[in-house]
Amino acid sequence: MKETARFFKAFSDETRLRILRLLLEGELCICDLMEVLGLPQSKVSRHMAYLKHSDLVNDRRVGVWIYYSLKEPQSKLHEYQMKCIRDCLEGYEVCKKDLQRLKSLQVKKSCA
Amino acid sequence: MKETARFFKAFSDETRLRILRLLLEGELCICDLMEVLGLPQSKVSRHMAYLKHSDLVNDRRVGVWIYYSLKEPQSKLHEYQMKCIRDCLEGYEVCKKDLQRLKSLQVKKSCA
DNA sequence: TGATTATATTCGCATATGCGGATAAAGAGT
DNA sequence: ACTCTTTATCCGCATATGCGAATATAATCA
Repeated sequence: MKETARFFKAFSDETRLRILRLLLEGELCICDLMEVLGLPQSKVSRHMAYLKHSDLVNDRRVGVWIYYSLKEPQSKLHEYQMKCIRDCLEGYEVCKKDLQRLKSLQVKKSCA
Repeated sequence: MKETARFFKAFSDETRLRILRLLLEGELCICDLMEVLGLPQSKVSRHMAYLKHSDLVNDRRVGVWIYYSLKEPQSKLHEYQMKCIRDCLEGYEVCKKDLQRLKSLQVKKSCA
C-alpha cells in the first residue's frame, strides 16, 4: 500500500509527466530529452533515475548513449496511470510544444 | 500542467488513499474516519483539508459534524484517478480491514 | 453563560524533494 | 595515455510535506 502511494508520487512532478509523455513516442536518451525539454542535464538525469527506480522505464546502453523507454505495465495500477498519461495530457501547450520539438529533433537527426 | 502534477500528489499518500477508498462507500465525518483508520484527529483533519483543496471532496455541515463526500469528477484526469482508487486498491489487506471496521461502525451507529 | 463535542489550525520538528553547479565515471576515438 | 562526449552522482541549499501535541474555533445543549 505504501508502494502504491509511492507509485503515485512518481507522477506528481511536471518534468516527469513531460518525460513520460515523450517516451510514448519511442525511446530517447538524456541528451534528446535535455534538448526537447530545455532543461539541464543533472535535472533530466535525476528524474530518469527516479522513473527507473519506480519501475516505469527501462534503460539500454548503446556505446556512450543510454536509451530510455517505457516499461510494459507491471500491474493494473501501472496500466491505468500510463493510460492517464496518454489520454489526459493532450490539451497542454507544454506537451504540444515538447512533441513539436521532438519531431524537429528527429528530422534533424535523420539528416545528419 | 503544474496543477496536474499537483493533482497526482493528492494520491501519493497512504492515508489519503485509504480515505478516498472509504468515501466510495458514502459520506463520512472526521470522527468516523478516526475510528476506522485508527489515526489521531489532527492527522485525519489535515488530510481532509488537503483533499478539499485538491477538489476531491465536498463538505457538508450538520450541526457539529462535517460530512465529507467524494466530488463528482471535474475532469478526465479526475475520473481516471477515481476509477483507479476503485479498481486498484481492492487487494490490500489495509483496505479490506478498513472496510470491515466501517461496516461494524455503521451497524453500531444504526443501533444507537 | 458555561460545559461539551467535533473539527480546524498552529507550532516546532524531522524528513523528503527538487534544484543548479561541480565533479565523477564510463565509453569511444585518437 | 589523452581527449571528448554522455551520463550519473554529489554538494549545499531551499522549500515542501508529514507528524503529534497543543490550542483555537464553532456548534449544541444545559
